[in-house]
Amino acid sequence: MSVKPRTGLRERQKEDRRARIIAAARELFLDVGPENITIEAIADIAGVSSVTVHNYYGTKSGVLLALVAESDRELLNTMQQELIGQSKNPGDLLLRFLSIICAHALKHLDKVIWRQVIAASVNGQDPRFGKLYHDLDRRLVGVLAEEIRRLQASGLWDADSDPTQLGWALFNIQNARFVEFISSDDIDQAVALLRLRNDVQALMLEKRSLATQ
Amino acid sequence: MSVKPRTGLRERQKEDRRARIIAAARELFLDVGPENITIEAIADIAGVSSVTVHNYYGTKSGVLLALVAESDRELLNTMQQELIGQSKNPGDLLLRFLSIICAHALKHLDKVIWRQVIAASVNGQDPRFGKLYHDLDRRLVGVLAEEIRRLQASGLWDADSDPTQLGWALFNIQNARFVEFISSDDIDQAVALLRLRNDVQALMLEKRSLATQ
DNA sequence: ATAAAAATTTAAGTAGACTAAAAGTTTTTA
DNA sequence: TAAAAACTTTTAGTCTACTTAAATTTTTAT
Repeated sequence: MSVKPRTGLRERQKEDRRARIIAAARELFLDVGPENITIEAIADIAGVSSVTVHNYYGTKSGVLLALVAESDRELLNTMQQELIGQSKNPGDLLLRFLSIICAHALKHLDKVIWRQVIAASVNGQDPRFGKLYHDLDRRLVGVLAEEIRRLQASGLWDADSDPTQLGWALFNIQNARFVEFISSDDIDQAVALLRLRNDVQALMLEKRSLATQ
Repeated sequence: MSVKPRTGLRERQKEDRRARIIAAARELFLDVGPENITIEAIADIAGVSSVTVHNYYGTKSGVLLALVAESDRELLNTMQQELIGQSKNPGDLLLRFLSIICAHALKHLDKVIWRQVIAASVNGQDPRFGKLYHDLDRRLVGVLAEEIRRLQASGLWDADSDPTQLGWALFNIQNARFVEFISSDDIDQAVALLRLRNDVQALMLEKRSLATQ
């Protein structure tokens, strides 16, 4: 009598195929240019049939979605690791935030793919895309809000604004620059940060403590 | 001997076909749902062959681009008509701005199509898309900047920030809410405006004149 | 009026996403 | 170990964007 594993062979094989498919997709998405990627090619490298790719991920966007989802947890971690307790004001905070996001984005996928990701998140053919994106945003805003609370508690920022509300506003400001960064090959991280710094100055997100002093 | 018209018959016919094609596209985009629109169908209604549609507009996105470009001038006009001299502070200004944009957007195309437009503007398969979009943005920011200058001149806002810089920041904040509005069927204009109002409050874009008083 | 020029259309085809169903294989279960 | 269940693959096909080239029509110029 054989030992019955907690997860049957079947489950493990499926997990394996799933992993092989997204690994193959990542390989192609990184190597090959923009749209030379076919489901067929992914299937080949993964050692499965193209029908299987469709069965697993539904659409090409589905594969992309899986790719992005994979790196989400890591981003949250990095964010909490590198962002907490480092900033003197919301402007500062926001610049760090963008810098972390830009670095993280390029570490995993290249701009061409991120464009498709963002496009898909707006386009909403695959409803899961929108949801995934919104969930991630919410958690990121949560991190921002926490930091804002800390700034308020330390008297480094006035306590008038609701932290979550301000978190969303800040996130959106930053996200606009992130999308710019992704949308053009001419905008590197330094340029994106410079622009965000301009935003921060124009909105006076650095020197608001004056009013509280 | 016939009178030679300034624009030959040929030119006029081309203009005609162009117009018929985008009219057909608009009709389909408004009537039929999301992606039931084929180049073939557009061509049929326009009374040309599908190859001609491709020759004229290159891609399906190209047709979309033309559709959007058409309404750009009107938006600028409306903006200048309805925005100038109406606001008491940047927050106020921004809310009017978003309200005009939302109304204008739905007047011409429905959300499903705007999603594709925004997606295409990020995606950058058609480089003209990005350019058109950026140009429009710049002109819209110009309008905002003008108004900010006016507020500053009237002493309704502090003169510390560069108007153009602040214009971009404000535009981005507003645009984030516009994209939300477009991306979800559950978010109507009222909700979008409410969210923007929260942003405005969190960023204290309404009561800044205190510092100057 | 006729040749030349300029477009459009027709025809034929490629490519890739996505689907459906039959056939074949492997794991599971009893 | 044999039947059943669960998958994957093969096969065949649809749909639509997009391309290319030849055939055809229409405008223009002489």
